[in-house]
Amino acid sequence: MLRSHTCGELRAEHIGEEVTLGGWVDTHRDHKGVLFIDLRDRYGKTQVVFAPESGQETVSVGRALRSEDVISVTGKVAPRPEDTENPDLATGQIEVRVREVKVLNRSKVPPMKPSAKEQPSEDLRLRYRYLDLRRPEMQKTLILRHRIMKLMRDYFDELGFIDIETPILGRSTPEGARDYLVPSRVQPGTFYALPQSPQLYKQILMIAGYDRYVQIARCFRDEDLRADRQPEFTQLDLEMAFVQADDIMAVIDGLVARMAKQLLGIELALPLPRMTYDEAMERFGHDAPDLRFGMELVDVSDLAKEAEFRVFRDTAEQGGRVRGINAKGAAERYSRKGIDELTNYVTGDFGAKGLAWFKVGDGRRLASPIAKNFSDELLARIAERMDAESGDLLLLVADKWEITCKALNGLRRRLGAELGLYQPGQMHFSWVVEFPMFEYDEEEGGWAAMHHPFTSPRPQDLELLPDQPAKCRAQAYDLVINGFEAGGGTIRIHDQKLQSQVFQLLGIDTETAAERFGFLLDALQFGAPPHGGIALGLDRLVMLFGGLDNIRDCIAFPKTQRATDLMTGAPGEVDKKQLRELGVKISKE
RNA sequence: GGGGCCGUAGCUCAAUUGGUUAGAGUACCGGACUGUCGAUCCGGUGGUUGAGGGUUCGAGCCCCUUCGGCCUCGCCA
Repeated sequence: MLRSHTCGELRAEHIGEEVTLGGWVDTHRDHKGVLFIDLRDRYGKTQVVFAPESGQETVSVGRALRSEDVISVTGKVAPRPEDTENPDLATGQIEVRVREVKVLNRSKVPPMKPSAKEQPSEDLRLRYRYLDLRRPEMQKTLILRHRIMKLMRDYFDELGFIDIETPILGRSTPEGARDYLVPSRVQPGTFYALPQSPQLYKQILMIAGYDRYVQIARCFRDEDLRADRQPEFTQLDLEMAFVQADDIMAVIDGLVARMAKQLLGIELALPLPRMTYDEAMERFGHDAPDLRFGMELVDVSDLAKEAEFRVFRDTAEQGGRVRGINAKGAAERYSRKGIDELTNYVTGDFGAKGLAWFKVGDGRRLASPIAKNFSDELLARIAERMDAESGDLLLLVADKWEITCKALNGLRRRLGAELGLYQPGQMHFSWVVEFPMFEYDEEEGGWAAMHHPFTSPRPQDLELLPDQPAKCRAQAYDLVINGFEAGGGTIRIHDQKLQSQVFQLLGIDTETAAERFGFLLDALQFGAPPHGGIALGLDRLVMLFGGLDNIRDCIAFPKTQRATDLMTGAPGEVDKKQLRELGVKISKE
């Protein structure tokens, strides 16, 4: 070992010992006669002191040290002189009096300093990721990530789960996200697909009798990125046989409770609250509602029918909805200009036709440019329905149901943040259950699986399947944390006939089904037990438990929004020879 | 594919309505200093204002194109 201790562990009890530390030069404070250097590693910082007794040569070496040089120092641990202890430093009681210094490696002048107060721009951080990762915040997050993974592995091991790896090179399956493809050299003209999830493999494992499977699995989806979405991400993936939806949720309840307790010191009441999909959409306009605050959607469609205001009346009469939210006490907060911005937001981002608003005055009087189109009596009933009080701001959207959901969910989230309706460290965990089996795909003109095509309908909805697929509910459950979908799972179809029936409904003909996942259909005929599972987004969990607002900060080497790696330059061009071997030609367009 | 914000010294930022030689802090270089801890004090170097084009007597600022980063809609079983 080139060191005897780390830079975070020396205390008063070590006084008198001769130690050797290795680390990076964090700061240097040169007082001519005496020179201080804070030596840093991932465990902490220790002040090392160069003084005349260190020897002239040693001092001159020390004097030339600069930020991020890598050195080792050997010397005695000494108490700091009275009144020079540093209470902000874990090692602040002591210092190391340098006897010998070795410069192990010089650093160029770094474009960013790990201990700097201001965080550098993100592109710089990504380009020099090795410097960025030296920052304590990043270390804290990666350590949290490690702790979460360790906790998960321990938890599932205790429950008898077996960790089994599944292939990264698989085959492309229809539906779902766009695949990342890998050309085969041995089989020219064919491609592997990187897994969007280990879905099929884990079902096969159930059929194979490994009734409790778990894996921390890398997944790939070639879709556009977001603050909470990377093309390459990690899932805690699990599957169980001989279970029902409640059993899966109970297992995850236990995991989440342990995480909340050990990582946040929060005692969660179990089971976690559940809400149906229909209820979530009606009350919040979204299938992953942020339940840290209220401000629920209120339906006034019936009242709108009585209004002279054409936008409201026509929408309501033509089967649309008029719904709104009450931003309590926010009337003062939003000027006409501020409301214009909110209007642009709902029209621009969600395609709403407009945003109606009322400011609530004394005596529940509703004031708005459109107020004259309503009778006083009707305004009073709207105020009553929306629980309006003086100082409130009522925001309403009249549109197709889907638009009112999207627009009001967007508004609700935005206002929740802007009005500070939740505390920074506040956490809310819940389940959303009973998702629809299918949703209608306008583009393709057919039914699409809402979750995935292996999802089992609820037993009581089986008879709806052929004729009323829209009403058919799935045995599906999503874990929702602070308005994020933290994970989702389903009970699977374990009957080949039912699976074929669902494929048919989805417009996957027998031939395609046989070609793409015939192996699953085959396997289902060799003794498939009832089974189901779930996958949690690990990166998102780290983000949520770490109180971070983007997923890149939870990943050591993330991609930019354009799916590039600024450090390595990936993706990059390859040699013509490589392409030839793969039988791949780049088209000029 | 659409909408929005941003790009000025190594870094973080400023620069009046389009107007003189583009500034500050920090880093870096040099000097002073024996108890600092974001050390301090003095001095200095450092700029194709992302790139290209245009408008103008004059562009960091206005227009167009382009590159890059971020947010977002679509997309994400």
